[in-house]
Amino acid sequence: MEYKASEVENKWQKFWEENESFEPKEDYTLDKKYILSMFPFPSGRLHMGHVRNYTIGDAFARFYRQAGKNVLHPIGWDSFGMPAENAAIKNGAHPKQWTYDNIDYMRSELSRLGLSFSKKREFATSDELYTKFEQGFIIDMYEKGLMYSKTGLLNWCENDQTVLANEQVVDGCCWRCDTPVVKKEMNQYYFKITDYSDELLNDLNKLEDGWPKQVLTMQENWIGKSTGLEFDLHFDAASKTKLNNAFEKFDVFTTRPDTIYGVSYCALAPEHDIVTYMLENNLLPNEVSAEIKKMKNASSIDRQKEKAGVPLNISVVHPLTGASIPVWIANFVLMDYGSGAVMAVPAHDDRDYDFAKEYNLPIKSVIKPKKGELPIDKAFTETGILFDSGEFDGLKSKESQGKIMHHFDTNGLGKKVINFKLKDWGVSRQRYWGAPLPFIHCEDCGLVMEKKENLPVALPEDIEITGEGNPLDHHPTWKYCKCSQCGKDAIRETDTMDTFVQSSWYFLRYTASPSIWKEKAFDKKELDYWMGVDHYIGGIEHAILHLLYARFFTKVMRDLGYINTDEPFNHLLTQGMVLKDGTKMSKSKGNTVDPDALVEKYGADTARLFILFAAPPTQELEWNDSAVEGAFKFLKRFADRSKNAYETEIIPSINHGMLSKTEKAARNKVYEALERANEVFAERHTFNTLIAGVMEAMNALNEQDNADVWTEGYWIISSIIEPIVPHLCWEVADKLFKRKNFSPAEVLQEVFTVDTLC
RNA sequence: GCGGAUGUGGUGAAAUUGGUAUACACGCUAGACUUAGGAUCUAGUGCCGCAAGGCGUGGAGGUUCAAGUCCUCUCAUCCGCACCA
Repeated sequence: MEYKASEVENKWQKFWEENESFEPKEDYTLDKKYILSMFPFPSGRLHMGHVRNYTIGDAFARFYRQAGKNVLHPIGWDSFGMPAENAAIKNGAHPKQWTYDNIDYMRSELSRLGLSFSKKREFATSDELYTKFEQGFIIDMYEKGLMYSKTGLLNWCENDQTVLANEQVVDGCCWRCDTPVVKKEMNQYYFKITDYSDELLNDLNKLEDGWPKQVLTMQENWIGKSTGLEFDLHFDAASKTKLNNAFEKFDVFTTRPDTIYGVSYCALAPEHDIVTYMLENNLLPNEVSAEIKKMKNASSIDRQKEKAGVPLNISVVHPLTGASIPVWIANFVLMDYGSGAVMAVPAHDDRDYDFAKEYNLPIKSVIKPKKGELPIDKAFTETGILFDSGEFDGLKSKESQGKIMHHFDTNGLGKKVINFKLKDWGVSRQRYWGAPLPFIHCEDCGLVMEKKENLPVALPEDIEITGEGNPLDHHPTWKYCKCSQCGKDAIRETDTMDTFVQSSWYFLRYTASPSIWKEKAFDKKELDYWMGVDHYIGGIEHAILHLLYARFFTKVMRDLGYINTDEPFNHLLTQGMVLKDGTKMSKSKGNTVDPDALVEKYGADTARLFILFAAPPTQELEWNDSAVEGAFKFLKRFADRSKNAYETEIIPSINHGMLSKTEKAARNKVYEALERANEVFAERHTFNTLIAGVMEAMNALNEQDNADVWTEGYWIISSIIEPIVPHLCWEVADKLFKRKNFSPAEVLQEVFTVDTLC
């Protein structure tokens, strides 16, 4: 058989399309598999990262289909977002037009790769039907107290003209455009993700078997739970007077209560209420005020460069010793963690030590190592034995912590508390191409929800996009509406939602059979059947953002009564990047390989084969043009040697004992490949070794000329690499076996017995 | 600084539980066929050495009959977090 890739691929793509071969069955008694690759943003064209992502997912989907499972393998478009607006600003294209044109083009690209998606379940998150249900959830969440608005200092990107969530600030810069993020005070809507801090952390345990450890660790660190002592520090009389008796005290948090006798100063964040009060009431010398203002205005990167602070010339009383402790302002104290104030123990904390050295503050050691001496020129930050610590002398750090916290508690001085680094998720964006928040501002009723029957609150299409300000706010009529409660004139909220909201529930929407799409977002029975996603495949860059938000949303949906699932993704496979010349492929570096050109030249099967053969999926993949060529040659050979097999609709039965040595060796390799394929799909996911096994089998078959052995070999091989090389395998298997071989073959142990006679 | 990962031929990589290190492929060398070959096929290809032989999984130790795999230390690279009190 001569190998004409485009002919074979067109033929079978047409066949699959006409036969709707990849639609899941709506029979919920069958064994299911839900295979999902992260859906793409419709940027215009596919890149190699997409090809890798969808090839991996497709391999799983096709494997499980052969294994008789009912497979849900959907695709859609994460289609809201700023690039659409940026294109509008740059080229004058309407964001909607730009987006849906891109989707049409990229859909055809995906189809040419032979990916076995359910076509009927495809949607874009910018579809009004999707927005409608999403806005419904927002209303539910608001009513359940899981959403609120507040004014605060927010991360603002000047370039994108919008706020960013904490997770979207990378190294002090915007995650999308790398512009340094500045702080801006504005009103913002938040999801109360912190209500789920503990559950999001604890449920990571449930994912231990299915998720990469690295991702679990990253999420754990991001949630950042720490347990410690919170207590008040009271001002002395003179300080209270100085503060016009406006403040009595402030509270601090420490995870090292065992070091409390070593406190020699304490420090407030420059943004702390007491500092603000002192500034506003001119209680500080001019040069000190100036210094504080400078600290507050410094970028987060500058602020980290070196420790700086100023004394406030006020003091608090040590809660245990009664000693007087000076209060400073320090640039390293974070306002948004704990209470924005810390007790400083320079002898046992690196930061406090550096600061004390800088400003000549006293350093008092109270913990000594179990063995050896205290270091002379740095802080001793490990645990040890307490000394100069009153009644707690001689105790080990660990046991003293409990006792000290208990002492604070019973004497009403403070209490044990748990702090999280995780912050609430700010979701308002001051942009056009996003899902509008379904909120209305009424002069009489305040903030009210749009009525559910009026959803969706859709975007206006006659819009002017200039890059200046929020286009919805500038629209002549859109924001004027009636209050949903009292009917009076009111104003719509013009902020749209973070696009991560849409990707937080799209995998739930896919479970809905298209027949119910218009009535509801999804159906509980269908969710129960399909969720969780058995294999979720995507880039490691989503380790925190998307994967944390999606977990949060799943728990919220559960608590709103929509579903019974705790965790959305049973198994997560994080694919490695596609590199060329040692660096990530990118347009700016000019080292991209265009998937279309690759498919044009060699066909989709070659592209798929190479991409799975070159490296295990979790590792980086270095592009190599001649190795692509090699993959193509293998397929040509595979097509050509199929002439050695004969047509049959049952697997040949072979008397193994009667075979020659090379014939036995060939069968041995074939069945080894079969065993390995089963293992690879079930556990190891190292498709490169599966392919190597198939190549070995081909090489071994080539060493002999028994037609039965060849036929058996093709029966098995064309079935096990069908998930990877689908078009050619369907062609070969159709010609030879009427595709009767597309179901798992039995592993015959006899072929593995070592033949001692020859 | 903290956390995680990775180090194997010229290259991408394999070795699943400690059991023949380098499977499979790329590249390279030689040959066959050919008007020609960037097609196809055959043979070879870890390093040193004419050979016998020796040496080889970042480095140094250790456990073991046996170590790429386990333990200790160390070096390098990559990734994530980064003043979280």
